Amino acid sequence: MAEPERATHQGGESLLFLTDEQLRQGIEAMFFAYRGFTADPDRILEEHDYGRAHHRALHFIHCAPSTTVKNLLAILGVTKQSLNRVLRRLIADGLVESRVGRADKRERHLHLTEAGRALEQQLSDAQRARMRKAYRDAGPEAVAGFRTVLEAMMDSEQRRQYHGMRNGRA
Amino acid sequence: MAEPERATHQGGESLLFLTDEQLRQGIEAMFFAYRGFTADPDRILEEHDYGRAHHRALHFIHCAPSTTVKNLLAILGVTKQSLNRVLRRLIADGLVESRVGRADKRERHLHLTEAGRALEQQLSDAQRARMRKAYRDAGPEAVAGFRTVLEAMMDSEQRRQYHGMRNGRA
DNA sequence: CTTGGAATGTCAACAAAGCTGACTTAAAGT
DNA sequence: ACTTTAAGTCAGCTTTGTTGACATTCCAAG
Repeated sequence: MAEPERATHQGGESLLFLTDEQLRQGIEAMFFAYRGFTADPDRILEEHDYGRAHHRALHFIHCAPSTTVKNLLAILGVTKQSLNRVLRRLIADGLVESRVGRADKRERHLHLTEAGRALEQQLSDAQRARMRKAYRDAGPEAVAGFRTVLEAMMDSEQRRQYHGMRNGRA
Repeated sequence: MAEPERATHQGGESLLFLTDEQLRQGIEAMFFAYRGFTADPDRILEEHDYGRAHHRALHFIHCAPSTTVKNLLAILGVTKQSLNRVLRRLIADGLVESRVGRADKRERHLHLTEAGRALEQQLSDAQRARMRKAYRDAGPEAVAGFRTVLEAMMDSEQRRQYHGMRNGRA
């Protein structure tokens, strides 16, 4: 039912024939899937008058507690001024706490408050629910392939951040 | 090397154990991959002082030539005021042509000009190059899985558009 | 110790691209 | 004749990106 590409010798990974049309399908699939991927959290965010930028900040502060602003900037790939606006609002609303660094007082270490953790949970529950459903519908082998292709699609710096996130210190 | 999830009985597709952490990894992979996915065209667009909105318009006009404005609105999921701003500029710059419908003169049918086709090619070449590399690195089975999961991640309306795009008339 | 530069973060102003609402024009449908 | 539909326009707002200017802090060279 899928039949998304053809190999000259099936399984041969270097002799893979990929027509422009097949690649275009992949591009559109990515476009539509990403829309689905963000749809559920977007609905929740709208109720609170937040945007995707706030979601991303909450997500990564949750995953790397006590991270600095500089660090977050590197992960999100935006300017610090842009991030600051989002952060200021989250702090004003009592979702994020900014603590002056002990070792280096220039740094601000970011933490979620109880309310912040609650919203982050709510958002990521919604997103995980869709992810879980997609994974279940697709099956384990498909998931493995999905992850492999996604990783190959990142560029090396992003891949570094992606792995750094999961293992070592932020 | 991947080991992205675990099944209680391997291969069993309804009894799939998915921890929050595993799903979070999927979410982040999607985030970083989408960034990679748009990075190359973004660079080209910047030179021409266009944004992603212009890219999307060019892409879908290319794929569904002679599509109407209404149709494009449905695909892109934005308001006509927003699309119109983008379209007006593309027409003024001579990349897109708007022809009054023959059967229904209220409709405007959109076509790429020679220059429009050229830029669309340039953009999609860049995006396809990354896609092709990711597909090659990952191998055919991974690609099949990738496509399966992406499709499962769309919601039904998007999936309908996605398939409608490829087969029937727009 | 002082001082000058680098690092970190904040504030102000601006641009792109989304949104809503109100309106016009032209063509179709009934 | 009246209503509906397709497209376009104008005005104004929001989110989220940008650059420029600035304050604070740290550190290392003199």
